[in-house]
Amino acid sequence: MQDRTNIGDLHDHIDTEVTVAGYVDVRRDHGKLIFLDIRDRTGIVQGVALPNHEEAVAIAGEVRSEFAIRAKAKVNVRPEKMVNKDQPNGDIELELLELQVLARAEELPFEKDAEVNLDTLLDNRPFTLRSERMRAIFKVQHEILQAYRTFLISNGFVEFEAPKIVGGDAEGGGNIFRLEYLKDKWAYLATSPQLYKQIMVGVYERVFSIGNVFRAELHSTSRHLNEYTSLDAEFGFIEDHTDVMEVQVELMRNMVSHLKETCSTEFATLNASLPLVPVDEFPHMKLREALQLIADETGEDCVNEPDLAPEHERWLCEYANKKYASDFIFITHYPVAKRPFYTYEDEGDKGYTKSYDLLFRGVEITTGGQRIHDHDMLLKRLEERGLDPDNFTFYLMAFKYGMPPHGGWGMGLERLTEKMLDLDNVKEATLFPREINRIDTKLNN
RNA sequence: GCGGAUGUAGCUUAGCUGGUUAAAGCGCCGCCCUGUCACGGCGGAGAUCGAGGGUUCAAAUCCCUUCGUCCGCGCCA
Repeated sequence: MQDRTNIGDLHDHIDTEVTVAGYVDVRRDHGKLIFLDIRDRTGIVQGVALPNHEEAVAIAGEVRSEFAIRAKAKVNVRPEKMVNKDQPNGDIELELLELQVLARAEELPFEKDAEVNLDTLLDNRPFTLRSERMRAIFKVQHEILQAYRTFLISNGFVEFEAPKIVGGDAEGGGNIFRLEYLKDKWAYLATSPQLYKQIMVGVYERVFSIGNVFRAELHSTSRHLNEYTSLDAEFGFIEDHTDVMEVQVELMRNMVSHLKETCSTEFATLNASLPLVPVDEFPHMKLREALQLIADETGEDCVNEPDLAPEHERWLCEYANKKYASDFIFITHYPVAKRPFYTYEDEGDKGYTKSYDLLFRGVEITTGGQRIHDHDMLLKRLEERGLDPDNFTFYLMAFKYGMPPHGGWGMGLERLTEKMLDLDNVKEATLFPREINRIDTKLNN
C-alpha cells in the first residue's frame, strides 16, 4: 500500500511533505501559477503549482475537473491574507512538488454540482452521484441502514437474507415480475419478504431483513419505484399490534438521534432538518377517526373511504406536526378487505385489522401490524380470497408446528431517506432507480 | 393507464399575440494573467428549436400525430 495522507488529516502534517491522491475538483489557472482544489473521501484542499516547480505547473496546466491524480506536496500554513474562512482546509494549502495523472477525465457533461433536471440527473447517474449533494444523500442513507441494523441487533433480532426468486405472489395483489426459470418453468421476483419473515419468526423469534423487492406496477409518481429496498422486521410473543408500534417508535427515535450524531454536515449541505420526534408516544388514530377528522376540518365527504388518499396523508402529517409537534403519525385499523390475507382481524372491532401505517412528512413509509398465527385461520383466509393453499405449502408448514402471536413491519428505505431530507422525488434518494421507462438508461420501445 | 404541463447549444433557461444571420449564463477551445478559491480579461466554436405531417408568402412560435420528460391520480413502501 502506498503512503497516502488523507486530505481530512492534513492539519496533522503542517510543514511536512505528504502524498495525497484524489480528484481535481476545480482548476484555477493564473498562467504562471495554477490552483487545484483536490478532493478525496475525507475532504478537500487547495493545491498550488508555483513557477519554481516547472513540471508540476506543466501537468497542472493539462489537468481538468475529475482527473484522478496523485501529488507529492508540502503542507503550508497560508499567510493570513490568503486564508479562506469558508472552507474546512482554508487555512492551509498544498505546495505541489510532483504531480501525477492517474486517470484522465473526459469533458464533463455539465458541472459536477450544477442543478439539473431529474431526467438529466438520472441519465448521468455514475457522474451525478459524485456531486456533493448526492454524496450527502447517500451518506445519510448509509447511516439510516446502520441505525436500523444496530438498533434491531441490540434488541435481539437476527438478520437473514430472504430469497428474491419466488414461486408465487406473496401478497396476492398481482403486479409481479415474471421470469423464465431454467427450462419451461416460471418464477417471480419477490414483492416482499413477508412470508419468509414469518417462517423465520418460528426459528429465531425476532428477525429482520434488508433487501430489494420488485413491483411490476405501471406507476409514474414521485414516490414509487419498481425496485426498492424494504426494511423488514418481524417478531414473536406479542400481545397485539401496539407492541409492534412501540418497537418501531424506539427504532425511529434511535435512528433520528443517530443521524443527529453522524450526519449534521450532510443535513446542512442539503438544507434539511431532523424530524420532530415526540418525547413519549407517537400520535395515533384509527382510519375511521382520521377520515372523520378530515371531514370535520375540511368539509370533504370522505368518511366512508376504505383508505387514505395521498392528499389525506399530507393533511394528517400537517395536523400531527402542528398539534403534536410530531413528524410521525400512526393510522390503525384498516378494513380487512384492504389488507393482505395474513393480517390479524381485531376481535373487538370486527371487520377491521390490528394493522397500521406509519405516515412521515406526508407519505406512508411503513405498513405493519399483527399477523394471523393460527394455521386453520390462515387457511380460511386464503380460501376466502380465492388463493390456492397449494401455492403456500412452505409458508403453511411453519404454522403447523407452533407459531407464536407475532407481527412486524416493512419500511421503504428510499421513501424514508427522501422524506428525512425533504427531497421532492423518491428517485433522488435511489442510487439507480428502476422505473417505467428506465433501467439505468432509458428503455427503448 | 388517465389528467395537466412541458420539450430551444453539453447543462440551465429566455424568446412562443408568426416576420431578416435564434439570445443569455455556465461549460468547452485559443490567447493573456504570481494569490485565486464558482479567479479574472479578450476572442472563438457550438442549436436542422424532440420527431413527423399540416396551415401560411413566411413557423421555435398556430393546428394534428407521435415519442420523451415533469407533476398529479389509481396502487402501494
